[in-house]
Amino acid sequence: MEGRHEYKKGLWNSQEDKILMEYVKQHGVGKWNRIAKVTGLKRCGKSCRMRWMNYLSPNVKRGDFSEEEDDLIIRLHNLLGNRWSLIAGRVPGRTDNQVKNHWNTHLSKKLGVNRKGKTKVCQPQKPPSTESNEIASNIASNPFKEASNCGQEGEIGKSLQENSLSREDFIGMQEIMMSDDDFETNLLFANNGVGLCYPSFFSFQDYFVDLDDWAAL
DNA sequence: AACTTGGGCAACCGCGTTCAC
DNA sequence: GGTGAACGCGGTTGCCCAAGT
Repeated sequence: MEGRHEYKKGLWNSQEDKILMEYVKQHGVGKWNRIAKVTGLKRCGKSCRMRWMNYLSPNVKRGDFSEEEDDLIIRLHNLLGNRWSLIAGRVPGRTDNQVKNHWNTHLSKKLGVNRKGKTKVCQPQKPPSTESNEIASNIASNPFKEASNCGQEGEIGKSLQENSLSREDFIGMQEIMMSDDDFETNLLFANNGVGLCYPSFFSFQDYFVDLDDWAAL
């Protein structure tokens, strides 16, 4: 559909912004591909959506990131990796694009993180093994039953402590993951409700922490 | 003053998922 | 259930501008 049109690319000008804002004011967000037809704006739907979501929306906060925001992003990135939309969802007023750019240009340097590197919660790490694949398979088939058997007790608690994460952060993490449809691939809970298993995003490396022990940290 | 370089960020692209028919 | 359109996400690109030479 969009291939039939001559859509403009590159930076938006104030006139285009005005047209888009007027459209959203009248029709609300969504139906982005109708904008070109309705307004004559020579922008594809994806470009309109991106411009609104990342710049024009009144919910978008402009300006520098605060220390608190930096701290929150660093913690969330430790927990979630490059899942920018999930992270941005926990940083009021910031978009996934803003968070991603801020991480890549400021925070990764500040922390000495290789851009290509994948941040993981737990150290030390072990290479994937047949055993861990088996665990992964078991978790996938019955996460709540198998999670309590899957890891190295205390490692995640140690790691969270090293990352200056509090028990409240952990509870927050639980909330984040529970609200994410595929949470079970990232964070799993033992069936007794007091344990945690964390298979990393990139290879199954499994850790377990007893929350009662951790509470004493 | 002219040119080069590098950082920052807006925007694009490709792909996976969801939705409507 | 199949298909195409729309949407959403994360990686990448490329433009702009300030700092350095």
